[in-house]
Amino acid sequence: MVRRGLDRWVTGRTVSGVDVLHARAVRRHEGNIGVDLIGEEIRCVSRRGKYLWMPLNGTGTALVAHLGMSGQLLMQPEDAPDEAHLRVRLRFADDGPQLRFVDQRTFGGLMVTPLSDDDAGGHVPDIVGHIARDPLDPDFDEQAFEARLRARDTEIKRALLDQSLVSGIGNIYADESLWRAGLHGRRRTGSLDRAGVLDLLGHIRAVMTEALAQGGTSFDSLYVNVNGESGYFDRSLDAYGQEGEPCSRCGSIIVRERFMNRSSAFCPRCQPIT
DNA sequence: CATAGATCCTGTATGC
DNA sequence: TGCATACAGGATCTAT
Repeated sequence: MVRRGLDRWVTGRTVSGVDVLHARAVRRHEGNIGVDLIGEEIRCVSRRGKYLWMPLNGTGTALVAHLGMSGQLLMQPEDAPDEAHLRVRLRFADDGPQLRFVDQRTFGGLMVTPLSDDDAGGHVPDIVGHIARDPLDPDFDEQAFEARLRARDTEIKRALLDQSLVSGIGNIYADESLWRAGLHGRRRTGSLDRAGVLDLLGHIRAVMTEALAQGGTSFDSLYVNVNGESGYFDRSLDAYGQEGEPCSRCGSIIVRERFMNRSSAFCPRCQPIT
């Protein structure tokens, strides 16, 4: 949705100025990002996982944006006041609306990197090459996912959060999907059979689809709060953030534990560890 | 190479 | 009231 909204606004426009208001908002970038952007025309807008990128006409490079958890790309008129956490501003030669990268926590950032061929014959930025497709992507390879997941020797939740295996699943979606599947996040990947993985994948897709349908992160919504909360999370959470509450399936009290430096919520009865 | 754990960052919530 | 601390999390970085 962010991608589509942006596509409509920036494709075909030529960058004429770049203001970097926060140095850390430009990542993995040598030199001045403005040098790489000014004078270049944006050809389109693409996406994979939480990365968005805009190929620059004829350069073999792209402007890449990672939104982190609080990042936003906004189109704003020239005279709109700076946002509190405005990090980078792109001006265009037509003096039309500016593209603004706004990010409270600066977990996200912008960069310009070369484009390389990917497995499907498309072009992706070098730093996006290792990011797997998300389960709703038409090119998502279900068989490969199932095989790679089961081949790993680690915990299921850790695998779900690994972007090189599958993208689009954050801590919240992971907890919700695992609850629905009746799997504990610390279950070993190797203990799942093929059907178990496909069942889990079905729940992941359902959670993502429902979240999207209820708003997700829309280009038009000015603000998604720092917990990533939107209407979806207020109504439909069964595990995440529900510690101390009864499980909506069996009534047992939802438990929370630390995992990978973040919290994991699960039902001790519905999601046995073995 | 694969896996595990630490780390980045700042607004908000909680405790004393 | 005010200060200190904990917490939130996507992805990378470092260590094993």
